[in-house]
Amino acid sequence: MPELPEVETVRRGLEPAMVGARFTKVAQRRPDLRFPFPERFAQRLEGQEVQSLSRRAKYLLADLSSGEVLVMHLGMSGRFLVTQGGKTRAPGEFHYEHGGLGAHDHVVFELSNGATVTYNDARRFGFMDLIPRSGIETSKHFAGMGIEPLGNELSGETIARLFQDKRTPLKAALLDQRLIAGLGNIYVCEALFRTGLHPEAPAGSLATKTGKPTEKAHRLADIIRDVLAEAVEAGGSTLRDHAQVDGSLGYFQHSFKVYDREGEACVTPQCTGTVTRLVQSGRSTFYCPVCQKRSRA
DNA sequence: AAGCGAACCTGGCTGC
DNA sequence: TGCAGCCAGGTTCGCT
Repeated sequence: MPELPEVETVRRGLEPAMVGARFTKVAQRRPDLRFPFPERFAQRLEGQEVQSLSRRAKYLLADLSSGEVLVMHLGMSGRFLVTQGGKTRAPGEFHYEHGGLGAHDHVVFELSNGATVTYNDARRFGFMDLIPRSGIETSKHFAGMGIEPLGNELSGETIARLFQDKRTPLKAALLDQRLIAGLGNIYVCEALFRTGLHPEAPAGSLATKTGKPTEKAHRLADIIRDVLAEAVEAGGSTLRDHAQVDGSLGYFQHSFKVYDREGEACVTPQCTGTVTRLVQSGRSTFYCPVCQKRSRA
């Protein structure tokens, strides 16, 4: 599920259930996800109050009264579900074969306000970690992380500086979390389409020889912000599962102009192009070869 | 050094 | 109906 808008949607859903509440019981149901859980994971959480829940790029960070931060990443298939009391969960969500817990419900947090937060992750590319608040910035997850695309740093100037002299394709540069952190396959495709930029154009083509941003660099910065903000507003995109913590669906997928639309007519008025799929560093790119010309950078 | 493919793991869909 | 093959929203590793 999760690029930045989906993670932000999850954060907003978890916030009322978790912030101000204490973990009364934590069930860790397997030793690892993508990585092993930290030592004594459940014990270090139990009794702690969640003081705030924030997001950095695609990471969720729960600040604990112990001074540690619970760091969570959803990988490809991670999702959270919030339930109150012993109520039945949303129909169609997760699979419940044994005692109300699904095969991929890996962590169950019970909170002092009566909420239960369940982490489910079929592919187990997600992970959780516990890090002292003071060491967050230098931790392995956040050291070297790129700028926050919804923050103030994203601008044509910043893009020009980050991409200058890079011959790697624009698509790859935008997916590189060390440059801009939070974009994923969907929103990169959508932003490149809206800007009219070819995904294989060299990233460095957004900067002039003197390192100044091109017109398209400015537009790309604005459009990245717009696309992400619109997607957050829509509750994210739901492709093969639910996006929100109450089981309801995000709906930004209805606003996709190119993603997963191979073979469809380009939505640009008067454009005769067909949405085309190509593979870049092992991942699908969708674009309109008519609207997105290399020469337009 | 950058850039690419493979790997991690499971499930869902397509096509034979 | 069954099964093989391909694909998936992310990240990391290791080989050119």
